[in-house]
Amino acid sequence: MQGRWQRMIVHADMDAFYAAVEQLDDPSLRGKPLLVGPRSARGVVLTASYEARPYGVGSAMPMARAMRLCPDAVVVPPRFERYQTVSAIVMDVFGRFSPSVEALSLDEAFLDMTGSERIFGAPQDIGRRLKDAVRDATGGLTVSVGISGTKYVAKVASGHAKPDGLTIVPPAAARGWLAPLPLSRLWGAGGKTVPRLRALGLRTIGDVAATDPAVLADALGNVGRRLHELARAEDARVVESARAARSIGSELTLSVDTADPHEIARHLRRAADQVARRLRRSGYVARGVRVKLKRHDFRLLTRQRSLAERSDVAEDLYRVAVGLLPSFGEPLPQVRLVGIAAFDLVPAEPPAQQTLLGGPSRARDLEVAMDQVAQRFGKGVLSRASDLIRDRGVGQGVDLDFLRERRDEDED
DNA sequence: TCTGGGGTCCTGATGCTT
DNA sequence: TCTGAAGCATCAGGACCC
Repeated sequence: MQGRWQRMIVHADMDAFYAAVEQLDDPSLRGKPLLVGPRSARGVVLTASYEARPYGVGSAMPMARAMRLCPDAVVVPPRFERYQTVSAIVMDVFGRFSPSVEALSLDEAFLDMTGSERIFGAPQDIGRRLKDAVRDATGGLTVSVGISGTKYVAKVASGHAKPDGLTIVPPAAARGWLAPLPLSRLWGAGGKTVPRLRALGLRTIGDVAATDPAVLADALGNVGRRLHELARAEDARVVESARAARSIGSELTLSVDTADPHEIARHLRRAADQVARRLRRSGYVARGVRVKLKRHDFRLLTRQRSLAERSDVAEDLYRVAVGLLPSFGEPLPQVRLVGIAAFDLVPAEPPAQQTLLGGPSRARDLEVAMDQVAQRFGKGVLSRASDLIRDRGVGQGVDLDFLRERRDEDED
């Protein structure tokens, strides 16, 4: 029997989450190869169901290629709001097991379960109870669970026996357990770093652990030192339950490349609308705006600027963003992607206080009104509403009946 | 085969302040 | 007043993750 663990970290990772939710909601999809992702020509697979994976299909693969490999696959466009709803249920379950839950994305989280053996039993029991609770709460979704003494080992463990796995790695055994695993399982080593490790003659995580850290640092800088620690199962990072957002962004890959400044500005406008709405919804204001353009040859270009005043107003974000365009060169390069990110986020003042401090801008009033219109009439109408308000000039107000008609057109 | 959208973190260059 | 160094902030880009 293993002694009490100094730290017990659980990593829970939902299996093929988006695809599993689709199969849960639509029984006719169960047992079939399923790809969740946009049907657009330039789209990639977000999630492939386990039925599709034997065909060699996986996440981030271009949709066109996935369809060639698995022609019988059903393609379903993503429904992020639904995934968010299910994610909230799952995170709620995690919260019943530990007050310290760190969500990494919609479908995975760390739980600090240190000292909870008395309540929930041995690690094996904790894992089983967690899996059962998720299955019961969601109506049948499975989660893979890894349990160890550090975040990194717990994470590798959860991926070790997917789907529906449960892998326990006692801290004392962690380094030996990691040793035979391939370099690709090192968290933080990807398509650039793994080949550089190989060039040093390394093949496994154990090889990295046995290498002089000075050699790794020489080749990879700080990354090398960090990978050396991870390979030795040394990872002091704690589970952080309340992590503040650092940036909020929106970007879109265009169906056709363009260098037309008006076209690019139009996409910046759409992205600014989106980002501002999400800032308001999450209660942040931004102090800076970054514009991102991806050239036709995939080179990524970014330009950023601080805002004169912190803001969650699309007008403000857009004005700064469009002002940055000339710094990308004149004429603009042919681009395939346009995006905006708001950064340096700080919590917004409560609205009442903002009014006292000098009043919210007229543009903000309108944007908030548009949020409400969207809530009342559904999403499709929002872009129409933005256009309409702009056509008429800011301050003309919103004609709800007219918007209703426009929405009906939208839905046809 | 032809590469998404949402992020985080890190690094090197540069410019400002003391 | 000029100069250089140190420290810090900002910016652009790269790598990575899901």
